[in-house]
Amino acid sequence: MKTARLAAKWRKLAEGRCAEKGARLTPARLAAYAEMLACGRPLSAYELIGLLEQRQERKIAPLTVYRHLDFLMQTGLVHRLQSTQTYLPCDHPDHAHESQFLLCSSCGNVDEVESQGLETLLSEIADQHGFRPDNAVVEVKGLCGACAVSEQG
Amino acid sequence: MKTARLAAKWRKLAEGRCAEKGARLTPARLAAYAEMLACGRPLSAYELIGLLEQRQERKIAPLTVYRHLDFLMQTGLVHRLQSTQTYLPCDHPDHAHESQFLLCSSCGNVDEVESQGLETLLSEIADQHGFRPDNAVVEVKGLCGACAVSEQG
DNA sequence: TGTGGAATGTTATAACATAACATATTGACG
DNA sequence: CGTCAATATGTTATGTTATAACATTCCACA
Repeated sequence: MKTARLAAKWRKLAEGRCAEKGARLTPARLAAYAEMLACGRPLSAYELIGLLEQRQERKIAPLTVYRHLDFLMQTGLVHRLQSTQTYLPCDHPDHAHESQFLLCSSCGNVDEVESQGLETLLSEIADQHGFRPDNAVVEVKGLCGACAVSEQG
Repeated sequence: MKTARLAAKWRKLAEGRCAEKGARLTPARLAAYAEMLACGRPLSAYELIGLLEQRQERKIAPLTVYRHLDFLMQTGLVHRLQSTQTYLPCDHPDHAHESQFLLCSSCGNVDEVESQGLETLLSEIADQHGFRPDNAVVEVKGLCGACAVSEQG
């Protein structure tokens, strides 16, 4: 199977995270992950299917890719952006964490940030409402630095 | 057209918000809004279509309802929950605001909260990354008070 | 009362996601 | 090594969410 090249560093990290959980990082899963890393921007599931089909020169059923995505999300290697229904490799796959995202509506770039302060505050807010939080979706839309500059001048 | 009953208070608020913007709160739009208020929980667009069809005893095209939803969101009367792809009447339609949501994964109830502190913190985080925020999606999943109690005992 | 912009209707289709069931691969263990 | 059970993948079909393109109707205002 032809796969996108995957820097050894990322591969190691991915293998590590899977090993921790006794999860099997199969060639097909790795291929999907590699394709996402190679792409460098969030992909819709169907865009990913297209890329994989091109790479591997064969048809791939949507379900196949959705299963790979589910796996990669469970192992923490990939995030789903809820507001755009796209998928993005995690930027810090070396540790488990909650993430927040800054989505540039001009260039499409996404910045993954981790703010402990934000998580704490979210917990406090939940607590004030008698709510027991499990996980939080935080996706801020706006303009990244570069785009803000070029728009405004 | 048969429509769900809409408490005068809500109707006034809705009309007020539309008047502000020179937006026309037509019967069809009002009917969609009333149905959502009557329902009391987030609805998918297609659930809303079903309810409206039942109420009005005729077919309604998806596009029609999506247009109503777009309108209601633009006027601030309705929010979209990104993580569940559902729509919910705003709980504080008397003023423009950003909202955060607490979604109970057990009973499906959603609490809309406004935290100025959170918005400030999000701005600060964005700023640290040279990002100019426009709006933020904040959706916390977990258990509401009632469900947390009944699960745990 | 005519006219232009906003709203709605109609038909079709695109985009996102999962169900149900068959087959193949893997890895543990005798 | 063989076989069994569990996991992963393949195949086909379908369900769900959302929009495109274009025609028609409604309504405020001149």
